[in-house]
Amino acid sequence: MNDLKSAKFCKTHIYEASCFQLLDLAESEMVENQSRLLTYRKGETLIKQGAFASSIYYIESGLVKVYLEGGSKNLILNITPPRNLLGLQAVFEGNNTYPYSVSCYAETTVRTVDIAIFKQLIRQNAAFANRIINNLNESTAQIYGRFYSLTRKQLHGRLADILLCLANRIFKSESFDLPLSRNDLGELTSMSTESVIRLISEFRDDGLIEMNGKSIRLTDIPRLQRISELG
Amino acid sequence: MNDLKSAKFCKTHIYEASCFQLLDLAESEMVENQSRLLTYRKGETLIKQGAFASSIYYIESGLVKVYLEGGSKNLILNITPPRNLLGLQAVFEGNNTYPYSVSCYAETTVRTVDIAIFKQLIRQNAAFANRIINNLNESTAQIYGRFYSLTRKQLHGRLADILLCLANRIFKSESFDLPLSRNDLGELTSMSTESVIRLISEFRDDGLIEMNGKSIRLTDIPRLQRISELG
DNA sequence: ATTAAAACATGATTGAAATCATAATAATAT
DNA sequence: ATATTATTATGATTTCAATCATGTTTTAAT
Repeated sequence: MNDLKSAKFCKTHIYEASCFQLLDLAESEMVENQSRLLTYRKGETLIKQGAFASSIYYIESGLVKVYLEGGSKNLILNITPPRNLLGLQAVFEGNNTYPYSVSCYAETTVRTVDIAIFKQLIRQNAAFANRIINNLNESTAQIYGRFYSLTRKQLHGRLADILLCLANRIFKSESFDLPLSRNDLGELTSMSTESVIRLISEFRDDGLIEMNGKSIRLTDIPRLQRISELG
Repeated sequence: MNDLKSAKFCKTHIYEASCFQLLDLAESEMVENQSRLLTYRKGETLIKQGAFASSIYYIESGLVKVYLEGGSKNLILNITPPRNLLGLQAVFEGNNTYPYSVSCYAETTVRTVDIAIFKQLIRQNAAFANRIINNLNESTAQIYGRFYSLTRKQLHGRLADILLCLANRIFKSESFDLPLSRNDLGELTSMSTESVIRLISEFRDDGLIEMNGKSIRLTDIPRLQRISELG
């Protein structure tokens, strides 16, 4: 892992996940020494629910889904774009297993950090731990929103929610190329593929969105927001 | 707050929330000085979603529900028994509002701790922060389970889940006096009151539970677990 | 004790959305 | 270039569970 100590490494994203900026020199070096850069191909599994948690992941590029596995259908907890950490919820005394699975929608590069190191940093560096708490609470707040959307809204509201989420949180633009199939969108909104297709047509006919192929543009965000709020 | 410094206070529950044991003398005193003991009557609201977060709550006795408020219906995130902390998810840089509401099913006594003090402790005491991370991740894991139950299981599975949760997590006994109405159970399982009534009768007829008045006994836990797993 | 209001109960009806069935396109592999 | 598979599409049917309607019992209030 020589490249990690090179000048080049200093420019990589890992230091942009704000928590790493709070480490002193020795701590940074510890992280660097137990860090690996990995690339996963579309569809590959990064984290397997129930597996012993060995690493925290920092997404450098790509797009992943975090989901709960269960009997028949998965439940997607959220989609996570680059510059975010994965696996924090496994930082736990005792039972050190990942509480969810993570796989990627598109080729994804991550930097892994040894979870033992990570835990040590939390135990010895209060500022670092504080940042992790912030991070955890931010992602929890997001899950709450999704929990509400999926349990209390019906199809229209749920589709509006996911479209707004993709625009605001993931792609940070009202038009974007969707790397997701209708089937993926169905999984994401907890509805059948057929319902997604029907609703997207409806939204398009109503002038809420434009679509050609994989490219989407939200043309009436205020109305989408109203639909989201009405459920 | 003289009573807080008395010998009596030293025996109260606050030190039993393991994180407080990690404080040194000065820190403990800081907590004690900014702590209040409050009693809420059945149905009262302890924490209001969206309000500025002023305190962390430690439940000494009673039973509360933590829920998201929304347009029409609330979404219960979990029920929390005594010896747990409430409001941790509001420990956040910047936007310091509670992300959920909390009200109580029965008379509830809580000890409040000033949130500014709490944050300071997190920033200065890594062991304390570490414990908080544990606590957050534990409650997140629980929410995940509920999220899955409510979005992927149908009525039978959801009712089995909540009965098992009450027995295992809340009352720690297979028979207990339920302080919840059928309406409350409906809110908790995301189903209509009528469905709760119908299903409870069905479970009783099938020999899964016994009920007289408010007292419930789970008579066939293995089968309830199978129902929970099947959905 | 009597009334009012919750809570519990059961059957009938309705509704939202999944599933099923069947095609048409588009993408990928051979 | 052709076959195979995945994706998109649309209509018909079914299902689960909510809502509605109505009645009974229990609890709380005057």
